[in-house]
Amino acid sequence: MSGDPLTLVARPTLRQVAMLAGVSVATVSRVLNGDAYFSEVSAAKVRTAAAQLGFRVNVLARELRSGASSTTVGLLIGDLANPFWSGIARGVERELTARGLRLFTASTDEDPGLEWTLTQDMLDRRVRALLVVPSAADHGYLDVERRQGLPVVFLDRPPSNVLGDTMLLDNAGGGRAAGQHLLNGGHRRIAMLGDWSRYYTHRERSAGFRDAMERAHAVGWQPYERDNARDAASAEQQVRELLALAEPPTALFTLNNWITAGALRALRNLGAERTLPALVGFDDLDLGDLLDVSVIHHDAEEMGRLAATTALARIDGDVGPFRTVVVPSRLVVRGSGERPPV
Amino acid sequence: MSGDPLTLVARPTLRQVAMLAGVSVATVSRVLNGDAYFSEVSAAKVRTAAAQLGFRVNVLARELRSGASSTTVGLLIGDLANPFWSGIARGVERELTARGLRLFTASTDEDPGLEWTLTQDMLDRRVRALLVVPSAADHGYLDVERRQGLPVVFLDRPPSNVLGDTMLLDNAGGGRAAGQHLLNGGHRRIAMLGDWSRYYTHRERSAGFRDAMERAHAVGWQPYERDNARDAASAEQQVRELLALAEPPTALFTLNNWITAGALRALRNLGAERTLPALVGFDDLDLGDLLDVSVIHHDAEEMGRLAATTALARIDGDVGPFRTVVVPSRLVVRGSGERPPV
DNA sequence: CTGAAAGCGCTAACAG
DNA sequence: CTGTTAGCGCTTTCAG
Repeated sequence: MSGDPLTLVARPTLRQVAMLAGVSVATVSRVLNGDAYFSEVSAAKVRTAAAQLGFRVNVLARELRSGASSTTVGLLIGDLANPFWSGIARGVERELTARGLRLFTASTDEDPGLEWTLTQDMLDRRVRALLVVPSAADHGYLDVERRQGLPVVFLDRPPSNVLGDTMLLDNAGGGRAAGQHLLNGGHRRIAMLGDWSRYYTHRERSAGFRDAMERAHAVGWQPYERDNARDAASAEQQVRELLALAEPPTALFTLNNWITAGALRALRNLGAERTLPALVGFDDLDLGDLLDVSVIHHDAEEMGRLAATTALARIDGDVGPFRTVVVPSRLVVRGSGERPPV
Repeated sequence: MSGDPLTLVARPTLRQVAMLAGVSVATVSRVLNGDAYFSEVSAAKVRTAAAQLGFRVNVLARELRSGASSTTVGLLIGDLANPFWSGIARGVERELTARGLRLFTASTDEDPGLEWTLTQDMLDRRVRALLVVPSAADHGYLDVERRQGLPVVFLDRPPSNVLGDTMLLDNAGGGRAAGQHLLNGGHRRIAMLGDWSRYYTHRERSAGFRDAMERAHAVGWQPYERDNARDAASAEQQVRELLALAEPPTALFTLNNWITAGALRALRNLGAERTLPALVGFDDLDLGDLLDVSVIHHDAEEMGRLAATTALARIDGDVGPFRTVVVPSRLVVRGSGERPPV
């Protein structure tokens, strides 16, 4: 065990290793990087000296010299603590680590101003690629960077005012599947709860749902649309209000995981008193199986992996047209979505 | 909207800005950093030129020149996709961003070898501080770095063979609280499920639990100890076996969130057939309130914040003795832990 | 195979 | 107030 926090010692440099080994810095560099020719004799001397001094290269210096950019990648997501986004981060990380690239993660809180600031900071650090879940209204400023060779990949939502590689979920397909499933179950008074005025994903999901209704010539669901569920608490309140109607909906489609959570909270208090409405939620929940909640499931980590793969391809020189990859979503039946209408 | 992915243009440098503005690089640097004296005349010229070229400093070059280390911090956790660890990451990030420091995140998968590799990589990148959830058996190698001025903070578990700032949960206290609560509920045949052979946290939690039993002179719980629940599936299996005993336990204490999840899965299938055993789990669950599960709750994000704060204090020159901070844990009553013995 | 030397882009004395 | 000049630590020609 060791004690005192402080006995500052300067970090050894290549030059010091060279002196101790009695060779030039060039030789040290060659031996340590193993890329050029060198004799085993000097190699031994260098390795001994390096070990003795506890030498570690300074990657900053290396990357500066090598011109170009670094071996880091920046990821901007809404909030690292949200499982959807941390799933993305994990997927990205998996691909990157395998390639020796390191990941900067930053949460934007969905704030365009913060997103811009953080982006600039990453650019100043010369990230080798940038992965962004866009919140800003305009991403034109990234165009300059791309023109300078920076691969940019957008996740979860398409960017505004720019074209670029984009990884999306199958939002519309999921919404359609949810709508069809509830219709098949015999429901007509189906309430859809979301915040689709703001988000691309919600707009797509609700469009898919509406499409399912229209294809089936379903009527009766329109009065139950609610588009102001901005968090779990407000979603809970909205569901309460819906169920208090003279003719309440017999089914609910909630557009994301926190809205689903709010709806579940509203329903649990009704329990034995009355028949529960059916419920299908977009996004899976952490212990969804234990909650018997039917959902439109998708794989955030896979989306992260795809984004990273795409960025790597661009780094490797892929100059093909921009890709838009859609990650599939699918209905997972667990009970809540299969309750019959009253 | 813009199209073609590629029209490579080199990034402008300070020198180019200087030439365009008709001043020296020193002046450009001074203006852009706003730290030294300069005239408004040259400032205007510089700013115009910089804007025109779309100049952005190269932080790598800046930090190399300024000697010392960078403005990045490294965080090593088990798995970014696990809510406990991503919570820590989020807390760390919150403190750091406020100070203009950027965060490298990396998942070790609890693999000591990978932890070592990733650590070395971060050191080579000259992180300004290192935050680690240790998995390795020996962290002596970090001592060298600390001697060179690197603040290192350990989270969740104490390191081996070194002393250092350490942020821990109140594991023993939580285990004790869980034990007492179940005893107070009248239980005697209490099963404890964990993996405490491997992990510090589990050892502490079980020690706290045992302490509660001993203080109360409780007997009858010992036969129900199980220490091999390495994941949700094996925990589920263990609970099944326990409940199949001639004299099954009337209560369960599960030592972490996945073990709790496994236990819940085992219990749900018993439902109406028989009386359910009481259950208290260490770690909160994402929608714990909806699952009616009583838990020992704690705040991972707070632990991350504390770790970051400590690292920042060290960066700012705090040379006081190493700190060990214990983040409180508390019992949250939600129903599962209050079921009476059969 | 090896050394000398020229920078990567920037900051920080040091003279004006 | 401003320009000149040394490097930060490393890689990479270019000659030996």
